[in-house]
Amino acid sequence: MAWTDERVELLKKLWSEGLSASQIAGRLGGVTRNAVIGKVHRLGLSGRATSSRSSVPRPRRTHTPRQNRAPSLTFGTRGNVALKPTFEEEYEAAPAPAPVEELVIPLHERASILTLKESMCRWPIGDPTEEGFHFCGRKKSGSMPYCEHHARMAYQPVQARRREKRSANG
DNA sequence: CCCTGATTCGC
DNA sequence: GCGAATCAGG
Repeated sequence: MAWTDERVELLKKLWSEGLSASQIAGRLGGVTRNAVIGKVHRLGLSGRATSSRSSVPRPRRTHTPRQNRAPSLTFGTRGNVALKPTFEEEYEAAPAPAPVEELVIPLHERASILTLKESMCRWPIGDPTEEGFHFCGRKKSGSMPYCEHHARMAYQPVQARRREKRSANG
C-alpha cells in the first residue's frame, strides 16, 4: 500500500486529531502502526502538542539489532488462523461452527485477517468467501484461541457423553 | 501483558 | 522513502 496524497492527508488529519498510530493504521488499512509512525516522522509531525517524552535523548543504539530484518514473506501471516482444537483429551470439538453467527460483533471490535492479533478471539464469523467475513476479535479466554463465549461453543464439556455411566448405587 | 511513540537501518 | 524490529516507557 502506497502513501498516496489522500492517505497522507488522512494520516495528517487523524494524527492531529490525537489518534494513536495503531488507530490510524487500522483506519487506513494495509499499514501497521510502525508504518504510520515512520511516516509521521518523515513528514516531520512527530511532536504532537504536549510531549513529555521528547526530552529523553536516548544514547542512540550502539548495536545492530538484527542482520536480517523483514521476513521474506510478502504476505502478512501475523496471527495463525488454524482453528482445529487440540483439546480432545478433555473436550469434544463441536461438530461444526454454525454458518450463521448469533452474535453481532460491534464494528470497532471486529477483526480482519490483518487486524487479528494474538490476543484476539479467532472465531470466524461469516463466510470466508464473502465480503463481510471477519473474526470475533474480542479478548481471548486464557490459553484458548477464542473468547469465553466462543470457547464454550468450540469446546463442549464432556458431560454430554457421561450418560453412559450410571451409578450402581441405588 | 496491554499499550504508546522513537529510532535504526536493510531493503 | 518505506517499515519491521527494536527500544524505551506508561
